[in-house]
Amino acid sequence: MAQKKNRAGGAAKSKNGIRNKLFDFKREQILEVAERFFYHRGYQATTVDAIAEELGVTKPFIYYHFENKRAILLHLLERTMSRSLSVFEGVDVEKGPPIDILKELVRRFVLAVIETRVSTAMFWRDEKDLPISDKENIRKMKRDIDGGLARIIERGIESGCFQVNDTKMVSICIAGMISWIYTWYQSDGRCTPDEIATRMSEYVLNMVGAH
Amino acid sequence: MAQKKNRAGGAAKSKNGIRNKLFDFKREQILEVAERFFYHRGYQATTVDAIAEELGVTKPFIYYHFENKRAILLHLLERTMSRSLSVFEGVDVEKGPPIDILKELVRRFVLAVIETRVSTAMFWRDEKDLPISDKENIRKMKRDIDGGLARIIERGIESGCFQVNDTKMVSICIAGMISWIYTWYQSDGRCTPDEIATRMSEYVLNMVGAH
DNA sequence: AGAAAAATATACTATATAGTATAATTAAAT
DNA sequence: ATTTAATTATACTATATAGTATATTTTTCT
Repeated sequence: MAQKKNRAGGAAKSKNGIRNKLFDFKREQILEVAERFFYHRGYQATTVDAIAEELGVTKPFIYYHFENKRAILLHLLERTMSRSLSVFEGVDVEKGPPIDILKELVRRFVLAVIETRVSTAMFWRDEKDLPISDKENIRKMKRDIDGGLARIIERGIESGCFQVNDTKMVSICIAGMISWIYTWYQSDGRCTPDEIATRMSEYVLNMVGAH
Repeated sequence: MAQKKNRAGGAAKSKNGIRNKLFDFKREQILEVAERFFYHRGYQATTVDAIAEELGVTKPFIYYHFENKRAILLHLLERTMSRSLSVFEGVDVEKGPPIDILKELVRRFVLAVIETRVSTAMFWRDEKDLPISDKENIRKMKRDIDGGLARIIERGIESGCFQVNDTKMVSICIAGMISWIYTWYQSDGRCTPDEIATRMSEYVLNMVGAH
């Protein structure tokens, strides 16, 4: 009946606190190295052996902590997903002055993209290596963001403070311009994340003809 | 002395017109299939055997026409590169009314991205599989485009018809929003390339505070 | 301390696939 | 027609690497 020989599947359960914390810690270490390697070399080009070597362990160590290579990628991307989804947390696009809401959404979105840029890059590059369900999940999230932007822009138009054609397209443009950050942002660059967020908010308000 | 056994390197030379045309035609056929496959499955995941099978030939047929797998990718991307560089052809950013020039540049850039979206997607995904020199080439092209946009926007600010902070960042944002098209454009979508170009021109002019 | 369980390593398998040596075929040239 | 060169296929090599069976070490529990 093919007993499981590793703990890869099981996340830390209630008892054995120290053990499980150690286990989780090791998983984190693996994820940290994997993220670096996947980002710089790409998923396919990163061998499990290379990750193990960087950690000073051997391959079965990895397979004891993760079911397989793909599971590592999945964990990384799921983390990002939930972070990005948090952009709308506590913001109600149906209420409040459209200008302020849009400004706040852009701001949060920019900061989220910068925070998760490594995973974002991995997603757009290594999407093909994901199971369909996960691809769908992530794409749905993108649509949610586009939709949220579109809704607030519509409200702005109705209330007369925005003036722009084709809310759907303008939303996609805004989302694109922000997502694009992952291709050029560098932590040692000219601007801080906060400055970038501020600038982009201005640009977006210009774009929708805010006044 | 390891004689070359295939014609992979040599493009069609002067004489033997029919032969060379046939040779080039077959190369085109290979490129066409490779582009489809690289785009849908990714470069790494596409096997040379699969390309051969789709064409109803065998692997050595491919290797007779191309040095190796990477050379196929290179050919596809080089084509795109030169197409994208043509965006600035016949447009002098130093002369003429900034509004018209910017509108025209955005328009051309949008159409170029749509035309070359397949290769563009491949580039951002399979960049890692390119030799450094080619990566540099393509990135230089991107910088040229950003630079051209920045220049015309600066002129617009000087002459008082644009009003916006940080020309460099606004240029990158514009380029990003346009480049992003490759992630969502579908030939059977709601808008024609021309409509998209028109809309985006408006958005960009709004963004830089044109009046 | 000694037994049992958990964690890690050694050494292997299995497979996929880029690339090639060589043979067979087709077309061109004399 | 026969020879030569160009083209394509058959059948192979070489290698990389995901994943695993098994042994060894370390930790935990009594």
